[in-house]
Amino acid sequence: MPSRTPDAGRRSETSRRAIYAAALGLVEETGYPKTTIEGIAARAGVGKQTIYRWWGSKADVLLEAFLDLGEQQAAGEAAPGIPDTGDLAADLKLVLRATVDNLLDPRFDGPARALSAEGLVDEKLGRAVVAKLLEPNFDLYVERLRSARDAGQLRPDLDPRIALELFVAPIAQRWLQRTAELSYGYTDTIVDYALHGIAPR
Amino acid sequence: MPSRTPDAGRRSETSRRAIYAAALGLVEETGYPKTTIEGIAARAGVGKQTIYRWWGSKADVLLEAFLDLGEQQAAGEAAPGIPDTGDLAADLKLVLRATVDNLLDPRFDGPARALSAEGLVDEKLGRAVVAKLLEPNFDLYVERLRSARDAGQLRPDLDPRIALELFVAPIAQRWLQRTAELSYGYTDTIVDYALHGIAPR
Amino acid sequence: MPSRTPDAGRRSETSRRAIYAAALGLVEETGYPKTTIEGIAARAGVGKQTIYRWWGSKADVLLEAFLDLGEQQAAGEAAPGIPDTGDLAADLKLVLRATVDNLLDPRFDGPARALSAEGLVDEKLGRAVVAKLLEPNFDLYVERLRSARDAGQLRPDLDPRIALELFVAPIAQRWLQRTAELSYGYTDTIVDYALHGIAPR
Amino acid sequence: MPSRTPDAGRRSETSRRAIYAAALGLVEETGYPKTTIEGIAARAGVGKQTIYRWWGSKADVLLEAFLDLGEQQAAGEAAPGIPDTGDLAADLKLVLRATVDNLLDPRFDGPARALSAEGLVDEKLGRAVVAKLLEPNFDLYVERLRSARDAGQLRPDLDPRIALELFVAPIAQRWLQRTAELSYGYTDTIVDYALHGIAPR
DNA sequence: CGGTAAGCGAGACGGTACGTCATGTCTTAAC
DNA sequence: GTTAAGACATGACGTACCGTCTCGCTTACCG
Repeated sequence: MPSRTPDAGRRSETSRRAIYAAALGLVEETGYPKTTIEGIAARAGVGKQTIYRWWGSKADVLLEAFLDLGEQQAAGEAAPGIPDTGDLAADLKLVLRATVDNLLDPRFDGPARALSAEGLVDEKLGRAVVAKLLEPNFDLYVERLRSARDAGQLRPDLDPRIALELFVAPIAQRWLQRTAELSYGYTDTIVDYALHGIAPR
Repeated sequence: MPSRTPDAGRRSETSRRAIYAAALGLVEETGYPKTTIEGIAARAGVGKQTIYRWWGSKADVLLEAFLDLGEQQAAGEAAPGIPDTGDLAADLKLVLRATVDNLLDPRFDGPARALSAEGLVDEKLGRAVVAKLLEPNFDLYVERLRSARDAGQLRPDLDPRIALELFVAPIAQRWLQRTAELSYGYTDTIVDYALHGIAPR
Repeated sequence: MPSRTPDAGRRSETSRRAIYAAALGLVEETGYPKTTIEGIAARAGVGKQTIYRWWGSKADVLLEAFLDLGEQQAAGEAAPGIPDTGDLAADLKLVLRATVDNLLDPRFDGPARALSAEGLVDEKLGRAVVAKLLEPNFDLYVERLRSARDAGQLRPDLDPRIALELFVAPIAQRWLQRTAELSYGYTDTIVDYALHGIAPR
Repeated sequence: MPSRTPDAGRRSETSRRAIYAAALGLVEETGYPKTTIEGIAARAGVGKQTIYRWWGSKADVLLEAFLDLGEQQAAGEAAPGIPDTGDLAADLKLVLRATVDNLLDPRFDGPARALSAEGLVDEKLGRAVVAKLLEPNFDLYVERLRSARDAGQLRPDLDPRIALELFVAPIAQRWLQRTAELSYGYTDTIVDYALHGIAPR
């Protein structure tokens, strides 16, 4: 009975961390397409089999490495929610400006872009990326919008899950597809348009 | 400047068309990652060198093939603009419903998704994809929105280039990243929210 | 010195033998120029890299395969020296007749001719061919001639290394360059001329 | 009626000479294997088809070019025969020393070696090389040896066609196969051994 | 506490595709 | 009608990675 699942208890923590570091480093330095499993293994000082034993693909490795990186950074930070000062417009503008800063940081841009790209074409990976990277953020927006709606600051019949896309999708598109420049002025305008509509009042 | 440029006058039209057909066929049947230049050449009955002579990469081939396909289809069709019945909301809902239909057509989805994915990671290709696939469409929205604005149906200070993203980006995100289902109800809602804002009136 | 040398201990004996067989078979069936490394790999059921890992060129492979073939055949045979019955002329005639038989055997002719040809033009290979195919045979002649000289049957000042060429080179030339037919009568004549000179006695 | 043979009358003399020069130059500079028909055409400023129209292979071109070179040099030189001073040994030593000089001249060595190599493996070419390069020389030896025999300086029953190989083949082998160094002392010894035999007198 | 089975680094293996090069055929325009 | 030019289908080149495998080794765990 050839067991298909390796024994996670015996797994080498050192190797795992080295693989994460190697994967992130290579993607940042040489780009995702030129990053190879052989290259990761070599840089991590690890046998190829150790990677194949624990991950299914190059993208899997990178996704985990990237998530780990996120946890690492999030460790010593403030509460993860969207601030609620009562002024929805101001809160959204603040958060979106921070998002822009994040998106333009090459440490984030490289892996996130690569994972997104791979996810477009590989459905399974795409769903994982969405579930682990996007959904948690979306949930924060939903929560904040729902609270604003309940405070009477938004249409009472509003669907927050849809509404959040008005803020998030335009920015994501400019970032991912490079359709135009990202700037604070731009994100502020988006908040304004989305909140009050583009029709005359 | 001893350019390596081949003589386009001598180019074989037959081969070019065969390569387009092979590329589109293979992407549809086996997916983009499994589509190889060798495979395209073989199916097109063409030497590999003929591909390398005229294109720089697999993605380049597919982009041209896809554009050619678009022109082919557009040949016998109506005017390409967004309708202008005077009712902006209705016009937008109509167009966006048609867009959804288009996005869900596997003949379109396969290549367009693959090109988008590659473009995320390959900046040069990405810019080409945006310029040739997205911009022309964006221009139509700009035109329609500007006309509505001039007719007093939109804020007089509106920036149409930004405004169009409220309609287009959410749909693009749902399609590309599979963040949620695309439906007519959804696009109608987007038009509603974007036109009149999510705040109470 | 980070040599690229692979680990010979891990080498696959099976593959090596399959490659030898494929190389010899293809050369015999299709000729050396039409024999390709890809073809050898395919027939041997082996990856190309396995050939490139261990050999530097098609000719290298064939040389080793041919040497291996020689060892295989020599395994169950008599002593490899030139017979010494005391009658030098007879001994030489016998050996040279056997050599002619060997040269005309297509199993030998194909590879040996190909290696010789490649060796003419590729100096490194040429030296290897001479060292591994010719020199060992030459040494046998040197030994036999020296013994005859010490027995007073040859000039006391004779240089055996030069003398052997009188027997060997004419035959080699007829075989390799096809300058004329090889026959027992011919080799007998060569022995006669070389031993006693072409001048009247 | 597609004529198979091109009209030699219209042939471009300029191109032919340019091709000869290019072929010889490339073989000398880069070696025969790296010399390509495309390379010859490019250096000669000639279309590939012009080469394919008049020659059957790279080796054919080189053979003709090399023969042409020989004729060029032979134009302003002395009678081509082997001298006949009455002293056969001296005459042969002289000629063989000159032969050695010739063989070691890189202008000769390059093409001659390449043609010989190709001829070993390509029988048709080999026969042409022998007929055009070797036979004419052999004939000179036959003539000289026959004259010496008729003058009583050689065995009356001697076969000159065989005898000449005692002089020529050893030198050819040392040159082509690099089995040992060529020197005047060596050729003198060969003449001595061949004339008087290696047995004691 | 000594035996054994797992994970591990290493890397050879059969494959597939890469991008390049040369082959020999063909077409075009210029002379 | 030959020529220079060069596009074309073909096919081998040598390289890079893929994912699988086998080798000793070290390192727990268990009997």
